[in-house]
Amino acid sequence: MATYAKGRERRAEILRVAREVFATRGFRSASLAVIAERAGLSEPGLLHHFPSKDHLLTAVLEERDDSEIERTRRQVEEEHRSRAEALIDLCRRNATRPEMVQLFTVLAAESVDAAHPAHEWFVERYRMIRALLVDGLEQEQREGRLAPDANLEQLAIEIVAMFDGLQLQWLLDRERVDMVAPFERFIARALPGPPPPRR
Amino acid sequence: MATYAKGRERRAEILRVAREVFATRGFRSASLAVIAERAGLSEPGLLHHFPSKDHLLTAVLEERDDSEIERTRRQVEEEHRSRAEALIDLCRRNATRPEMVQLFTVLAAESVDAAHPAHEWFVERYRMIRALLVDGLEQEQREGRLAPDANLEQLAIEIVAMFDGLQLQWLLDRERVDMVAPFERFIARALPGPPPPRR
DNA sequence: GTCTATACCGGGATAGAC
DNA sequence: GTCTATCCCGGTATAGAC
Repeated sequence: MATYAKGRERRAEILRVAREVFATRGFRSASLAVIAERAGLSEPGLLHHFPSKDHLLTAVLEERDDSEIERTRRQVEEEHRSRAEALIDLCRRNATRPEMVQLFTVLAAESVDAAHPAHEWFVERYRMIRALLVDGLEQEQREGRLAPDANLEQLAIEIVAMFDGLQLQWLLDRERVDMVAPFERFIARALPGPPPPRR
Repeated sequence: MATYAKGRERRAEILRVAREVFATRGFRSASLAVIAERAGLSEPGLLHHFPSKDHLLTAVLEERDDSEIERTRRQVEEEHRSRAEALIDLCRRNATRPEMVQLFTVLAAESVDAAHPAHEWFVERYRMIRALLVDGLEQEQREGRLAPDANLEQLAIEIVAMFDGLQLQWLLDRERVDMVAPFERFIARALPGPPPPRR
């Protein structure tokens, strides 16, 4: 029992460190030696918990905050916040977690290579996010806040693009680039606010 | 003379291959062995032309198409095309050169790490591009096509973000994601067209 | 200008003791 | 569950011959 609890803590600690290291170095040039050392155990010790580097990557990706997506969904469906506000809120939250933003920015770009172990994962993740957005936008359309002939698929692509693109510039130059204000402006232009014009 | 010409061709060929390999693997996990082999010479042969991997990266970055930026500038200043059209043209051209897009997308994200050999280069490159855009937008403002109180710095950040973000999604999923049409729509909303409303 | 040979490091992963 | 020891690969870079 005590051993099991200890194992779980270890695992969690390894994942925490792996996130850090993958975020700074990307997956391929990250090393198990560094992760093991920072997690306070040996390399074979690490590989006892995650049998290979690929397994470790998978665990990091799987574990990681699709709780954020869930949170956003909840804000809209249960707390009745507008979709625009929920998106801006997500952006604002990301501005407080540069490490997580970096993890996904770096891994997503690295995974553009079809041979990357997370390639399929990212392709699917983006499809999923765009599909979620399209669903939300359809709802906006039904409620009269978007033109009936708006190209929702294209709009979803744009929203995701703005989100990612701002994150990259922000990561590279946090002193000069704010991502929240530009994203707010973009959303204000792309998604009309909560009062439905009705007619 | 013949030797010199041969040397230049070699160099060019090495750079061409290095671009390819850096684009797929990023800088850090790219290997000189692969580059040398594809360029048809040995590893020390390669290092005769570029004394280290870092030198090779520098050469790839320096050589690379800021001729594109120059081209865009020329379109606006000499061929009198609108800034909106010139940006869209650049996007359209990139859609025909996925490898070059991938090179910059992958390296830019990898260089977010302050310890990356190209970190400063990318930070400066983005500052330069935003400054160029702000200059152009000021001109648009003076010509009455942008509101006098528009936040040009923010708008420049947004344009760059959309550009990069679309490229990432497009690289990951070219079959489903078109980057030109969304960029056109975005620019149409962000930058009013050539006819200056005058009043 | 290009090669072979080599030095040397660091990578991921496994065997097997404790 | 964690370790030491070890394997074997591949990395960058250099020395020195041709």
